Amino acid sequence: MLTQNAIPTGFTRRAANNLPAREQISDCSLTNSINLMGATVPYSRNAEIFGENEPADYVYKVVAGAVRTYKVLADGRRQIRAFYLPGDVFGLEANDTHTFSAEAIGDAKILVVKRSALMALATRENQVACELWSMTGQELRRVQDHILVLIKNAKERVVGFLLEMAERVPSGNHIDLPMSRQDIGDYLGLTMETVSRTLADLESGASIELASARRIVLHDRGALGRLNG
Amino acid sequence: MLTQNAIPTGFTRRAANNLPAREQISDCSLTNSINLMGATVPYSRNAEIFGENEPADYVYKVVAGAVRTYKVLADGRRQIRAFYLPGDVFGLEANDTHTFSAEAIGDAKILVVKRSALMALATRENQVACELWSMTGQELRRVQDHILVLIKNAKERVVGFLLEMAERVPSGNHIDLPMSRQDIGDYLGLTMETVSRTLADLESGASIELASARRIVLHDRGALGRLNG
DNA sequence: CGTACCATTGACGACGGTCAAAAAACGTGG
DNA sequence: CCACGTTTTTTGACCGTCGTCAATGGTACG
Repeated sequence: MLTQNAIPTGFTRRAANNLPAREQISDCSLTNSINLMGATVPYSRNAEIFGENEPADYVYKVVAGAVRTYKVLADGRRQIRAFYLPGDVFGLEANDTHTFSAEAIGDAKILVVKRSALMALATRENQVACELWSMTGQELRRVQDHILVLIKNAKERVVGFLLEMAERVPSGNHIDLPMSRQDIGDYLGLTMETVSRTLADLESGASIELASARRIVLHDRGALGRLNG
Repeated sequence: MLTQNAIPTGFTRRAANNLPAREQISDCSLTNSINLMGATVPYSRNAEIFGENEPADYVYKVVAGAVRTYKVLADGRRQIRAFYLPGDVFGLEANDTHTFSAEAIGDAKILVVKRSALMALATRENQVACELWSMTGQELRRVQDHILVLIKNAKERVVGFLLEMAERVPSGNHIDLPMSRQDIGDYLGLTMETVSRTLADLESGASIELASARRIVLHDRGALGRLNG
């Protein structure tokens, strides 16, 4: 859980200097701006990217690998908020402080952008301000959908998770999960034992096949969809 | 669940005409703008304010009464997303469509503002755009806190709810709940029987007192805080 | 005063958590 | 490439919490 990768010395200045002048920006979309303004930083497995209550000085975009954001309750229970995959932006806060922590799940490459640079751009470009808002709105929807998951039973939760992952990483009929059973459990509000048992149950029902622990083949999406409540 | 109050004829035009010229706005805060630009509409008990998937043409602010926003799952289960009390703004979407439905819990008065007017104002006033974003950010935090509640046990959920309500309506040591046990259950992901039993349990532990079904006196906030996990 | 609606209480069972152990997968170094 | 230790996953047995179904009690409102 400790920070294994610090932001490289001089990164801050470099990122600020990379801020393009207005006329350099051909497409003013937020995604493009982030790509232009950022520096790619490698994080190793389980490295902390930022912690809860830290100032939200940077915005992040997954280049390679996967990231989990989470909160830890007083008694040690961990609630995973979201998994971010390549192309996803995370750590963007409407206020100045992070409301959760973020870690690399496996080794990962993360594009890091100074938030102040984005904000400055948003002040000049209405389009960017609008996209920042929209992005927070997207995040809001994701979290709201997540709430829906948490009122379902174990089977529905696991199926919902599988379908969500299948949609986010369209790689034919199988999913390669970057995260452990424990991670999935903490995301779904279940124990890892229940996740494991539910997957075994789905396999015995011929809906899926556990090719390996981390590779799941979806055999019957229709049946899965029906199980999804 | 049917709409018992339609938005009065001519409301749309009136709201648009109320849009003040830039120099008329003394304090450009969003709250102020909403108050100036809106029209107050009465809704009766259980009246639908807007429905899921409807276009989000208006933004709402509770003047009197209380509002619940919710989703209904395919099998009829209802998930209440939030309760809104006087002063709270709801129905603000970053995108164009409502992601849930909203109903008045009891008779209520709601300030209704055209979203397009707000958006136009935001385009001219950076401050307003920033506040719109910040408001969605607030909502995001509320929903994230709600997720934390849903991984706790029944007692912790009910206690959390009581403390949240006590904080939002600071009226000494008691809470007057506008909503039914069923509403609370659907908000906490519990049945109304479990809510009722948990409240009875807390009362027998002398932490609270059920003065009436809807009025709850908090006797020992320290003990409640400890129960909150 | 009667009729809904809402809240409470009880009995019982299922689902998922807990604890423990075995099995499988993974990485490392010989 | 194999042997070994570690981590992850699976499986089993048992139990507690909360949901379900049903009956009773309370409250508000016409």
